[in-house]
Amino acid sequence: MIDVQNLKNNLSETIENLSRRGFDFNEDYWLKIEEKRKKLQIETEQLQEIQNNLAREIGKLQKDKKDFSKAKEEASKFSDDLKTKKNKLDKVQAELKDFLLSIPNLIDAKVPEGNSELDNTIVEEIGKKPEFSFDIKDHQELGLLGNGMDFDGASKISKSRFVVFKDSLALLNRALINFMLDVHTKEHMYKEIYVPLIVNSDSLIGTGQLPKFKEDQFKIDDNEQDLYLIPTAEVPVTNYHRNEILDSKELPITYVCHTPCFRSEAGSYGLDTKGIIRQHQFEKVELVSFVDPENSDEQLEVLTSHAENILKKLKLPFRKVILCSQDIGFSSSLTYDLEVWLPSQNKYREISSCSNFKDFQSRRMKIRIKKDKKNILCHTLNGSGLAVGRTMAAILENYQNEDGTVSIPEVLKPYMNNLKIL
RNA sequence: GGAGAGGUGGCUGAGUGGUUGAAAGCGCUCCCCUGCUAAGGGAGUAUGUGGUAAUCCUGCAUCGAGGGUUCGAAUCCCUCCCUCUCCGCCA
Repeated sequence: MIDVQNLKNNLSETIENLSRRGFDFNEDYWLKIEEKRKKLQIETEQLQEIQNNLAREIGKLQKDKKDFSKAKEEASKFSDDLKTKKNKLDKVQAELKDFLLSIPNLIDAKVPEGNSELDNTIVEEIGKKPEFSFDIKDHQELGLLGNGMDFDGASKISKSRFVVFKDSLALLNRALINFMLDVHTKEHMYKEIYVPLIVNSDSLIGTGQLPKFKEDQFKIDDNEQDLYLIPTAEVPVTNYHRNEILDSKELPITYVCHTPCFRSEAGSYGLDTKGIIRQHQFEKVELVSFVDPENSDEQLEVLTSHAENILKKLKLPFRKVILCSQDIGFSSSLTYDLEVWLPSQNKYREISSCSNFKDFQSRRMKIRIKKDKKNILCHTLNGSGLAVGRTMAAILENYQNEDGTVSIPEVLKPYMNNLKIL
């Protein structure tokens, strides 16, 4: 949620900033409802004060065994009035909250102007793209060839956009997860954490998936339970500290968490229908940090470098981009995407998204820091380190051999029973 | 899933309708005293939000969550959530 105080004080700047990401801030509505809220709130609280005073008076009179019927009569008069006012206020406040919750984060000054991924700023390209002297295959062909991927089997037991991994690909999946967790815990000193994969709506509101992106979530359809499958570990891990006041001495808090992620991918049925690039379920290793607001800019660089490090160790060619104003996510203020080279597509494809949310999420979640005896909102960040399915696809394609086999990246061999080839 | 007990401030823990936002203790902060790794004395110490530019002042809200009764609810009633104990089931 954006800072309401700031919204009031710097209305035109805020509107301008939001318009850069294509968000049309309804100024008339805002001014009207805010004025309404203010008026109602003042009136309601004044009535409440009168009533509280009367109630206190009655208490005293009764204690002194004096007649309090007159005060009681007066208080009764207020009671109804107060109730209707309060109801009105509740409604307006709920409406206002809805409005505020659907406003995206303000974007950082570094975010480039643009309306699609074509306008993202390319920061750097790292690693050498492989050159092939033969006709290359895409990762799906390679997976099917080795009999390690089964899409038909997956759709039989579930539905489309799921996959079954077998043998060496099942092993590769597990190897990648362990490799990534090891690097982040041992070299980057993240605390490993394991969390529920089913979360309540408060958690999804906290990180920004709700109320606006309900159709992207898998909801548990069981006795109208208020539960959803997680779209990313970001949700449970960030919400782990919801409603808490963190000790500034503990910061930065950095977690690494492996989970499956579930996305309904509503409205993307034409996209990436081949292979494992876009599935309803995929594995991801996620990095999440909680930092002092002063350090979040720096922390984004650090966190992104940790994700990059995995790609470097795997010797996968990639590039780093800054998402432009209309490609950046709802809750983020600044996002670096890491895009891995996919030879079959002759394109770089997103494999990690590292974002600084500043105080947008922590305001929703009330995550604060005790600093100089005051409570301030902390800053939250996260990034994939990395998306495992896409990493697997990238390895298959970049490490493929002419005979359809796939070499195994050096760093993974210890995790692959020292196999050299898939 | 069934039966019972319970959810109060950073922690422990009082409080069953009326100045209780909440005793007391611990912890923490500041000050005083004390020539020493101790003890004592004093003061302060929840969060959110409104009026405000405001850390001053002041209003309102918050005792698991949401409703209800009442002039008035931490206290009474209803629903839900969570924790603990026992039983059932189970990886």
